[in-house]
Amino acid sequence: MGIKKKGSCEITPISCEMCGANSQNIICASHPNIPETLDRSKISCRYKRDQVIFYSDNDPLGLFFIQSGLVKLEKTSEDGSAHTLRLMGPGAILGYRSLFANEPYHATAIAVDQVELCFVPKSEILLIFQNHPEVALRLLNHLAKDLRLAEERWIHQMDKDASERVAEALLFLQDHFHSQTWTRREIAEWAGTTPETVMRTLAQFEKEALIDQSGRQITIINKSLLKSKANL
Amino acid sequence: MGIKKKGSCEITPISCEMCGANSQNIICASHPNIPETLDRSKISCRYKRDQVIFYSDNDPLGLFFIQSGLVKLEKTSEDGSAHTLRLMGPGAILGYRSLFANEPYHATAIAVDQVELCFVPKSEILLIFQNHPEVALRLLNHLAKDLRLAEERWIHQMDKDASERVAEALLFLQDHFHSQTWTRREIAEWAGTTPETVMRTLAQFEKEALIDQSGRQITIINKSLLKSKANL
DNA sequence: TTCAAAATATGACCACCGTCATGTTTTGAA
DNA sequence: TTCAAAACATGACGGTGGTCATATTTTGAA
Repeated sequence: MGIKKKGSCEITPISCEMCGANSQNIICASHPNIPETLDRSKISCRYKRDQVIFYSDNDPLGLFFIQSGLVKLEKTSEDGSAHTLRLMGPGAILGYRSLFANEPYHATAIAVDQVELCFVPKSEILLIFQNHPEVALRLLNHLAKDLRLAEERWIHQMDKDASERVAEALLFLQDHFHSQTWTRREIAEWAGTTPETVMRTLAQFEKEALIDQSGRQITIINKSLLKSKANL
Repeated sequence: MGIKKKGSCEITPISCEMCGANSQNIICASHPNIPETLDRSKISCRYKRDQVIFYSDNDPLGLFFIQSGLVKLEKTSEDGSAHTLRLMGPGAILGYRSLFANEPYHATAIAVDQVELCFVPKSEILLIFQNHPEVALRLLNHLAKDLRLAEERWIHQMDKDASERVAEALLFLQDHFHSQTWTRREIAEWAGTTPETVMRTLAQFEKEALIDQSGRQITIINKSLLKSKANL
């Protein structure tokens, strides 16, 4: 509708019906009426790699439903170092923590590759809550799992040494987002270290025949041994 | 009723009405009917310092409502180092993340000092959800804030150096739980470092006239300067 | 009151890894 | 195709802070 998202390119939305199973999210999946409702209020946007979807400190105006592509939620600390808090793919809901906390975004959402998503204004979301109370329970469940994931990664990044974290990052990124090729910097920001340390660790892993590097492409050769390197 | 909590001492519950404003939680505060309902199903327990309220990996059977005392949620990693994820005082709800995620506890809840709480079985909580849908929204709001807090502390512990984290810990523990005196180990587990580093940092802070130490008692002398040490 | 266990305190050591510098390769836009 | 910018790669250096050892003080239960 009238809402202009900075840096994005508004595109003609496809109907929720056509959105397909792989981008089906927990809100739309809650009740067949919901996609119909959203069709009337949503706008669709396309983002290119590295474009910002929303900025830290801004106020949430609604929810984003990722249709295709990957989005990273990035938090930059005072000294300038960036950390990837969460990664979200098709079917994920973006911006819901801030919306339900009634807080400004505390991190910046950035497109990792080409992203297509639709945006639904807050008012419409609240309507859904009124008509479908079970949606709140589903979101509660989802948010509770996100909190566990955050606390687990937190502890891992505190206690594991850099090579263990890089091994863990490789396995995670491979398992969940295998279609993507990641830069050393992106791996570092996920693993909580520096690009230099990632490179040195990758070189070491290659020497030990755990992985194979050809350019930016990393292939895991010995998954079980890499797991043991990660202490998993 | 018949539920026996290991290590706890079941006591005769006081009525929710008498529980008082300082232990009023977001569920009880949602609707006047709720405390009445809980009165019929809750059991009350008392724990002494260092007693475990629930163990990591166990399944949640209900919710704990803290009436008095402090509880820490502690996660121990493979190598044995312990981290305090969250601290909860009177009015806080304990064990709700796991309950709503439908997961086992991923951390252990330990009484920091003498704790009195009441336990309400899951079935009763679900009944409340049915009768009062707005409770789910309140919990959603609370959980969303918890996730921000976790992610913020995560980033701080990654990026700040040890003395900054100790300064931040002192200020936080003072602000939120001033009645408690903390051991060096407890401060370390909150700040994400070791008791030795906490001691060295405290000695340094005392030399700089930021704090005063007499035994286990720490008094903040120069709060604003301590804040700048914490980079806040 | 006694006394062992826990907490506090401090010094010495050194490994990990972040930082900086330098050079090479790759990428992607003009 | 060209070329500058970004990413990759590797070496050298040094500081932070974890670990261990040891001694002292405090705590709390018998």
